[in-house]
Amino acid sequence: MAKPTLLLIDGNSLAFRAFYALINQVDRFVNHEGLHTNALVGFNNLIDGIVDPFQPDLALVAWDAGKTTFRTGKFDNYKGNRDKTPLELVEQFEPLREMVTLHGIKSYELADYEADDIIGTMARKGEQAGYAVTIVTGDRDMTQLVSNDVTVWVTKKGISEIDHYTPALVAETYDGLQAKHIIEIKGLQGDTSDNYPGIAGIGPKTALKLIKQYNSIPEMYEHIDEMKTSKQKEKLINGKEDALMSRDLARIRTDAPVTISLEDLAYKGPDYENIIPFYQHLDFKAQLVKLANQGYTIPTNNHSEAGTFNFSNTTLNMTKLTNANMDHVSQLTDTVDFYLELDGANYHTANPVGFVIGNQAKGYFASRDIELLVQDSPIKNILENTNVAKNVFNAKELSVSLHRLGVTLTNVQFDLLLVSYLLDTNDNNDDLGALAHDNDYYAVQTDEEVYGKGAKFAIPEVDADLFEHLGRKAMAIGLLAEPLLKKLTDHAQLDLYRDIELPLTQILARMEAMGITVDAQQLLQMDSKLTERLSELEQTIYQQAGHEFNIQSPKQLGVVLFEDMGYTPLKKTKTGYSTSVEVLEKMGDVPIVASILAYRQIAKIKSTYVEGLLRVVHGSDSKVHTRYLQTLTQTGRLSSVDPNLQNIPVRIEEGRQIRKAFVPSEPDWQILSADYSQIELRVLAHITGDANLQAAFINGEDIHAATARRIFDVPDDQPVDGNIRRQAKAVNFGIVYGISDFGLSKNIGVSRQQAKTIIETYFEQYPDVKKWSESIIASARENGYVETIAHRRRYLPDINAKRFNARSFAERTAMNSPIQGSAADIIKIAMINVQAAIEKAGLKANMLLQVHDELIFEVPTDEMAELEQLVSKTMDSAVQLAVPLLVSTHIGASWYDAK
DNA sequence: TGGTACTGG
DNA sequence: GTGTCCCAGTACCAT
Repeated sequence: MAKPTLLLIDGNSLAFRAFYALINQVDRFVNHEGLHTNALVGFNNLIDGIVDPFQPDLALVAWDAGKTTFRTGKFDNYKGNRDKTPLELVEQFEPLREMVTLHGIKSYELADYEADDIIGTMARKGEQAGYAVTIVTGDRDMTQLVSNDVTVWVTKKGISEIDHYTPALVAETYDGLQAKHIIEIKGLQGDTSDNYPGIAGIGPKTALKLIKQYNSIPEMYEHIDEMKTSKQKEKLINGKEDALMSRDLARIRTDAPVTISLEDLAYKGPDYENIIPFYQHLDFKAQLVKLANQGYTIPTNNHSEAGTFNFSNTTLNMTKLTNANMDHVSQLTDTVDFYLELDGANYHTANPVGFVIGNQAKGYFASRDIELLVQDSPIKNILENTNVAKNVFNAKELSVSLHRLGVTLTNVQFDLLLVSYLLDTNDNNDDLGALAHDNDYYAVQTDEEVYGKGAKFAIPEVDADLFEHLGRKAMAIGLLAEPLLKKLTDHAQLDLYRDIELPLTQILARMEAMGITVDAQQLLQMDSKLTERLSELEQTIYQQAGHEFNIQSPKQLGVVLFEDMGYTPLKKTKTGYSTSVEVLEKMGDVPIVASILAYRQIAKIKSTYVEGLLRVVHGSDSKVHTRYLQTLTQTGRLSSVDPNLQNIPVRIEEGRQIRKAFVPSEPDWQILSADYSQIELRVLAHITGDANLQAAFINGEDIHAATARRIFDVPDDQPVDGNIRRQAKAVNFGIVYGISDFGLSKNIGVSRQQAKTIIETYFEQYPDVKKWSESIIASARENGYVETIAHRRRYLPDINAKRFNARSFAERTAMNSPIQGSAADIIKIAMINVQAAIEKAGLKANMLLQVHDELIFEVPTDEMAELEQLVSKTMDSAVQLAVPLLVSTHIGASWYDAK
């Protein structure tokens, strides 16, 4: 019969290993209370990976009791060179012990002894009692305990791989020696990490040779007189005391005065009732999903505000949809949950691969057959029926995808993606499963878990597998609708959702599907000109450098400039010399620098804007169809991808030419651009209530000049110098960003002291701006979040952080987000009103693009006068602020000409 | 995949 | 005495 098993785990060494294995991501593993969890995650995985399959009879996790042990009594500097344990790890030790207990494993520590000695002692006891003993540790010195009945598992490469040390592997590793010899080797060579000396000048090789010859340190000294006179003999004689002490320090005790016996170590298995709340406290989503999939009920979190809802009935009632059971679907007349799966992220080009429709009451129906949607089918009727409310995930993606299938989505009541984002902009993950987990619902997996990622991405071939996942997604959407909408109401965000974000979804879907026409010929012409220009610059640079190199490699460029050519490096980055514009411009009038800066600008225009844009023009309609990400930014702005049409060059003429390629889709149409003038500063004037700032806008003054007059004390009867105005402009923007004197001085090239004075003067001149800055930070500290005029919320968990850096950043964010976010609110409202006005007036013009404070339209020439009026009026009356909103419009044959 | 460079508001 | 101005996306190199 097989021996009973005893598992001994070295808590401290594995906690350290787990912590440092994920040290790069330490700030990504933080629970909702700010507790770091990287070591907990790693340790938990280790326990799962070892204890679950092992199912030992007895198990123990041993911990170090404190800093001082009998070893420090023998040698003051024992482990004396260790850095202080990081606080991020220290805070995890208590929950680590709790976690061990919840896994049904005994946790034990003993004053004056290290975890090693507890393990050594219990290993011997177990061995004598007839157990097969396994030790798990991150410390290879533990292999000294190996015997026929004791195996030592040592983690390597972080904690992902484990070596299993048996007597045979010890012999292999130590060139034929046995476990008992390890302390002899350590005694001679010492240990830098535990900081004991060994004998100076004796390394691993010599130590091994000596122990092979003499068996142990004491035996070696018995024969020391027989050694030939040599440097080495001298070292051994002089180091005798150190060697014996080091040997003693290295020796793991097997007779520590432990107060536990083997009977105390019975392995009980996980305490599911209590480990679930523990995982919830740590935000261990993946563990909770695993348990939910095993059939355990995950109760609603007590740190969640969704606490009124019970997810306990999460049984999926799924049927494969066929023409035969289609009549069941027709009975879905109230509210339906609908989900359409695509095989890629870009929904302008991705293919639908399956869908599911249903609800909790009537069950769910799924199919791969997209024809069932398109035909004159009941499903199409439901999706288009304005009386049936739809619960979905990502209404914009769904609208565009259905539009491609000839289906018009109506009456979306709940969009899980959008609502999650509005509730907490940090939940900007676009995976349904992950978002459900964030909202304490675990009966659904992430796409990555089901489909894989990258090259391994694959839709399951088995119907049951795909339909299960789709059904669980639809059910998650349906079950989360009520609690999350309630939460929106509690946050006073229902208006933001119903009146702004949800209607905007449809408008963005329309803009994206419409696309903007790109004149490929125009771009191709630019491409050949830029190629030529680039090759000239390249030759010039090679001549100036004296040899060829890769100009686009910051690393090679750094060597050329600061080593080969001998210029003085002004700044370093993590990876080497900085070659940023800022640095290069400071180098003065150096010919190669001018060439490099020009090269980089041209290369950017060519690769990103000419060739990049050409790559994404659709062959079918010669248009680009961007995707606006409505649920990504922390402030409420949109972002634009594939391609990004919000950063098309404008500041430099060569880049600005790109805009000539953006043209109307019809002959005799024109481009209209309409932009808000200084919207953020107007928002600042409004929300701070500062009378001086408001007066400047109400009187229609040039705001930067007005600020210049105030901070540089320019009399009314004198003109404002251009340079002064430029500095004032930087101050105006800086204030919005929460500037420091350091930042301003760098920006406008004055001394730090001067910058400080300028900022102080600004605050004297606009006193309510200062008051507001202070009060918004105070309010963020109290509430944990800041808000825009439309109640868009941004949480600032770091606002009370101890780390200066993190806290300062949160403070600047507290000032900037309400301003940038309110400006985003305003243009979103304007977009909705403009689109409604266009439809009401029966105009053919199309709204095509949004660039934060600017809207771009294509317009039949004969509608232009009317549209220009309409847009201008609608935009400036989008909201009523304490200052007027000013809109400027421009018309042209292309986006370039609309300036 | 992360860092550095460029682009925009 | 900390590092020190907000919000974004894409291309390229080096690992």
